[in-house]
Parts: sequence; structure tokens; C-alpha cells
Amino acid sequence: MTMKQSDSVGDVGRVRETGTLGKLMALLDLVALADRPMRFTDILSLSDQPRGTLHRQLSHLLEEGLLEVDRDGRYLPGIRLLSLASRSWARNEFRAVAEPHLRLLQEKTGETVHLGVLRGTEVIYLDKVEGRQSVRMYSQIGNASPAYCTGVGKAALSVLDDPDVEARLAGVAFHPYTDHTHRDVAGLLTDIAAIRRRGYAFDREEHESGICCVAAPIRSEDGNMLAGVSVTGPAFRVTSEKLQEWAPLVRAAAAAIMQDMHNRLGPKR
Amino acid sequence: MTMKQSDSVGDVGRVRETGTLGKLMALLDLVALADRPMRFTDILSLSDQPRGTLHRQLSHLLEEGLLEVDRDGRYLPGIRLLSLASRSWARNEFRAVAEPHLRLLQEKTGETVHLGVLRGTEVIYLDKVEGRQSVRMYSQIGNASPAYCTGVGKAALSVLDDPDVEARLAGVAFHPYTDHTHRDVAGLLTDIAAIRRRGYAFDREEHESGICCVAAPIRSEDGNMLAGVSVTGPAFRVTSEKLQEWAPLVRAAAAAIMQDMHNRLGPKR
DNA sequence: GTGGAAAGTTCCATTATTTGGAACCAAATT
DNA sequence: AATTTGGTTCCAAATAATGGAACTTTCCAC
Repeated sequence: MTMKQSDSVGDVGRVRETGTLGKLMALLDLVALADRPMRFTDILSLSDQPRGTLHRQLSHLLEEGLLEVDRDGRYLPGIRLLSLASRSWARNEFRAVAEPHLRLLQEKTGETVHLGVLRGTEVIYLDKVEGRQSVRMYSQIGNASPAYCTGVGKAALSVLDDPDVEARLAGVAFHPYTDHTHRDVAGLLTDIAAIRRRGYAFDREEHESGICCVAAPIRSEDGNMLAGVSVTGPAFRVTSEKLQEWAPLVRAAAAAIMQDMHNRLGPKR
Repeated sequence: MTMKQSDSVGDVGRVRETGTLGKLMALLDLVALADRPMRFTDILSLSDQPRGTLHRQLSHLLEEGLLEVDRDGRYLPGIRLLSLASRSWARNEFRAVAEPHLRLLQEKTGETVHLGVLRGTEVIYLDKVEGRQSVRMYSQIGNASPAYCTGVGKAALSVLDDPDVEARLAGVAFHPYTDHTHRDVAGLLTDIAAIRRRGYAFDREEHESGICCVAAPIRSEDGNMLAGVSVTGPAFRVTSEKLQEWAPLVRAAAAAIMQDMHNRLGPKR
């Protein structure tokens, strides 16, 4: 409740003043988001901390179980994160409300359905419903992907107006995942204008080659949370026609989820 | 604040001195492990912090995304935990090595297979393989359950000797989940003695009525990590005979996982 | 509505914790 | 044996956390 509401005008550079915690979390991110386990020296070169300081910080994270070391002295994210997260997931009301709608959408389309929320410039996937559980289940949940090249992300961004989108994405590098990935904000904004008109977003192999999706935005009534639902599948199966055909279903699912949120949470006010 | 370092001769009670981080994590646990969202005052009465202090601590956790507040001012675990955890899970080598064996075991038995690691007095479930994905998938992963009343937990404990088990469980309350739940360490230890002889553990409705399982221990070569695999199902389907029949399969799976860990990680030494 | 209590937030001098340079230790390399 | 590299410990100085109290807002009873 410290938080002041969106008074978007100024407020450009975020101040991030969480003192000790902020530093430790930045370090945790550094280690957890790395592609592979890192040795002390690797971390030392990436974080610009003096050795003594870094060493103590790592020890604290270790002692709390947020990090672990393998026998080669490489640092890895710890399991305590898992158990904390499972609580976060289990108790997430939005996810619970959305779930039946995701299932329905999955049954109607036969393809994989995702629910994701926008956090800064990234989409965090909150849930996933697949038809046949061919391979890994959990994989995608909790995963963070860039907003500018995912259906859910672009749908969520489309709720904001252009200046807000620009402000939010300022400083984000547009990594060219595929040939179709937007290269800059300009391209993204024209795409988003179309998304606003239609009410749904397409991702035609922008994030991953061979993967397409159609997504619709969800916003909470207070406007604090932006999210999206999507139907995703391999390009050979999920043609442009299919995407078009599913678009209304995806919009309807998004609308139904919003409605349920309002009903469930609204009256309590 | 009391602040003595561990220079006491005995050094029995673990000292948990991670300074600022420790305090904040304790608070995060308090909120995340609660059954339901808590208001500021609820938390205030549970943590014995002064109001000003607590307020700032919560603000910091909020700002880092580790907590969130709903519009009623109630605190909930934040989604940032999810994204951190997904990395922790995806990069967990033990889980990756075990996975094919879990699948195999699932196919052979037709029931749900769990992989869990012992953390203190609790089992944290690292993975789960179900036959038909009837209901929720993710649910169990990351979940923490007491070691004394779960198959995986008892199997893992059976690797320790009695004094170690007693020391570890000292101060743990034996919550009577069902009529079959062990009431005290004594009962648990006789059970564990049998588990050691057999090489596998049973859980016959000790944690949850109507749920039975058979589990085998896994220990890493360095002995630092204790874990277990289990096959679980509803009592009406999973009879005592079935459990007996599956026991060797579960042991074999555990052995295979250990073997793979040694092969994969051993040589690097 | 009005008064009053409870809930939530901010302030700031005091106190505790973190910082970081440097010394130290241990293992691998020359 | 000498040197480099990787990791750990120490401690005075710098910084951040603390907590009592004052302050503001929200909620409730009347």
C-alpha cells in the first residue's frame, strides 16, 4: 500500500530503493537467470562487487536456501524458491478464476492454451493447458518471455496507449529471435494499433520459428494488472485461417475471465 | 536484537544469522505459508516487530515483487517467486536425470510417480508424472510436506541413523493428519527400522485418508542430498498387494537414478 | 453526518549491518 | 619451491535498518 497509483506522467526512471534486499535479489537474479551454473569468479566479473562483499552476499543466499552450490563450487538457484513459488501459484486467485475458461478454450481449439501476466516488459506465464500431455508439463509455467514478441505480451501492451508502451519499453533491446520479430518500437506500435482495432493479437513465429498464436488481452477492473490468454500451436497445423477462426473464441475467453474476476472480487469492495 | 555468533560449545540450535535477509525471508515465509491472505495487522500480531519496521519490510518485499497486495490490502506471495522458481526447476540436474526413470515407473505401474527431496524435516516435491492428466498438473510440484508421514520422507529419513533422525525431528510437532499418522518419534523410528531392512517405505493413509504409496530412498554420492521416489494412488485401487508388487520396481528406479547421477556427475570430480 | 477508535504510514535520531580493501589460505600450475 | 588463481576472513568506515512517536486515513457506532 506504499505504492502510489499510476501517475504515469513523470516517474520515468524507477528508483528501486530496497536497500540490502534489492542488492541481494539482483544477485539472485544474476545467478538464477544465467544459462548455466557459475563459479564464484564468473559471478564476480558480472557483478561489480568487491570479492569480500560478494562472498558474504552469496553465503547469505546460500544459508537461506535461495541458492545452492554443487560440488564443483558452482552456484545454482535453490529449491526453497520452488516451495515459495508453489504457494504463490496455488494461492493466485486470478489463475484459479481463469482456469475453467482455459480448459474450455483448449477443448474448443485442441491446441495449447496459455495464461500470462505482464510484469514490466516481460510476460510471466501463470498457467498452461495442453491437450495430450506429450512432453513436459510444468516447463512453461513461471517462465518469463519478452512482451514485444509474444501474443500474450502484445495483447496486454495493446491496452496501454502509445506513450505508455514507449515509456515501458524504453531501454529494452529488441532481440531478433526470428525473421519476424519486431526490430524496434515503431514496428511494434503499428502492430499494436491493429491489435487495438481487432481486439486480439497474432504472433506468427515472432518468438520461436514454427510457433504461432492468437491472443486477447485481459485487464483487471482497477487496471493494475494486465494479462492475456492465447492459443498456441505449430505453424503447420495452426494456419492463418485457424488463427482467424479462433480469434473470437480467445476474445470470448478473455472477456469471460474478466467478467468472473469482477463478479468474484468486485462485490467485496 | 540478539546477535551472538555461534561460538557456543555445543552449538545445537542452528543460529540462522543471515542478518537483514534472514529477517525478510522469515517474514516472506510467514506471509507465503499462511493459509490465506493477511492484512497488515494480522501480520503485525504474528511477527513481533514494531509497526514502523514491519511496514518498511513489507514495502521492500512488495517493491521486489516477492509479495503483492490485493485491493483489500491483503498480502499475498508475488509472481516474481514463480519466475525465479521456474529457473530453479528447469536447471535442476537431479530432476533432469531422474525424469526418464519416473516416466518408466509410471508406465509400469499406471499410477502417479513422485520425486521429492528432503529439506530439513520436510519433503519438497521436485517432479510428478501422472498417467492421464485428469486434473491439475503443477499442483504438487514445489509443495512441502512433513517427512514423518510421507513415503518419500520416511524413505529419505531411513538413510540416516536413529540419533540423526531424532536430532533432525527434534521439536517437530507430529500433526495427526489421519488415524494412521505416527504420533511421535518412537513410532516413526520402529517404522524406519523396518524400512531400512526392506529398502522401501509404505505410506498407508498416513498423510491423507484414502491415499497410499510405496517409496524408496535416493542419496547422492556425497551424502549431502537425501531424496526419494514414490508410486502413489487411491487406496481402493492401490492395495497392499499392489504396493508389495511395486516395491522392487520403485527400488530399481531409485537405484537407476542414483547410478545415473554417479555416471553423469561422478567423473567430473 | 459526527466522534472516536483502529488501521496504516511517515519521520528521524539511534543502533546494527553491510561494505570493501587488504591480508590470508589453499589448491592448482610453472 | 615459486607463482598464479580461486576462495575466505577481518575490521574500521560507510550505510542501512530500527522503533518510538507523531501523523493521516479508514472504518464503525451512534
